[in-house]
Amino acid sequence: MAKQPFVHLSRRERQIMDILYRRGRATAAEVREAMPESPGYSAVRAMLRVLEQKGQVKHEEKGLRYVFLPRTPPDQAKRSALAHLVDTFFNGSAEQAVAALLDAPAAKLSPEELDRMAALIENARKEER
Amino acid sequence: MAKQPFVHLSRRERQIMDILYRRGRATAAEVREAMPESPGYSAVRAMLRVLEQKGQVKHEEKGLRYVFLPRTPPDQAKRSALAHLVDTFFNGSAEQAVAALLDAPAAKLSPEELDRMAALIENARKEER
DNA sequence: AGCAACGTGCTATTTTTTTAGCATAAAGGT
DNA sequence: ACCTTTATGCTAAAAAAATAGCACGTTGCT
Repeated sequence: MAKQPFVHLSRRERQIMDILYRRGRATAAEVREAMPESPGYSAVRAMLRVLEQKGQVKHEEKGLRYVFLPRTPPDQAKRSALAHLVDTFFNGSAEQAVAALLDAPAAKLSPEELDRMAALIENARKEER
Repeated sequence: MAKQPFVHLSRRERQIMDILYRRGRATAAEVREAMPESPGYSAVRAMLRVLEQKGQVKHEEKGLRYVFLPRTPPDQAKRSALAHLVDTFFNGSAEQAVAALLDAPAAKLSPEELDRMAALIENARKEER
């Protein structure tokens, strides 16, 4: 798998990508609304154009309007973001990351979620052998 | 706790912060080396100066040299980064994030780590009631 | 048909980021 | 003492990012 030369997005570009990953897809107007300190409409469109040109984003034509979406599939993006975060903040340790995840105040984990997590680990343990 | 108005760092600034979080502390020269497509030395110093001015970074004088370190404590930074990532890529679900963490190819989790994780969850489950 | 509302494409301009360069000071070797 | 090395501080310039504005096209009233 050819690793792309790691694009370094600008501040605004990153904001846009985050929004697109969060929502899956969005029109320029929706992106604009979701942006912190929303810039003007054409500013957003200009940036979407650049992102598209950089290969980060693609658009589909829904009727006449454009709907934008990330070009790298969510699954891959997730992994990549997670890996980067674990590397940056948790010294590469997934365990520590899980620990932080568990006692995050905002996590509000339901018992069911905890059960499922336990099952996930059980599973990983089996794979191990 | 007053939530800071969320600073939006530029591309290079974020790279620097990532490095500082990864290493804990570093001199300008060390930061420079660690940066992708390392810029010139004075460029790095200039950015560190700006970051310091923005309150993101502080420095200590080790002998004559400066050692730079993030101003927001690692623990808080971790949580915040994690929360943002979970929100952006996992629809706010810590469970999904854990799942992704577990089957990341690069995770290479040892049985011991898995054990400890299971314990963590056990623990969280107890807290719940 | 004419007009308003809303979308796109593109360009020019402003602002921010990023960079290099020079002046100066301390430390250490010779 | 003097030179070299390695810092820092600051400023100015180059490059990139962010924004606004205009021209134009489609849709859907009225």
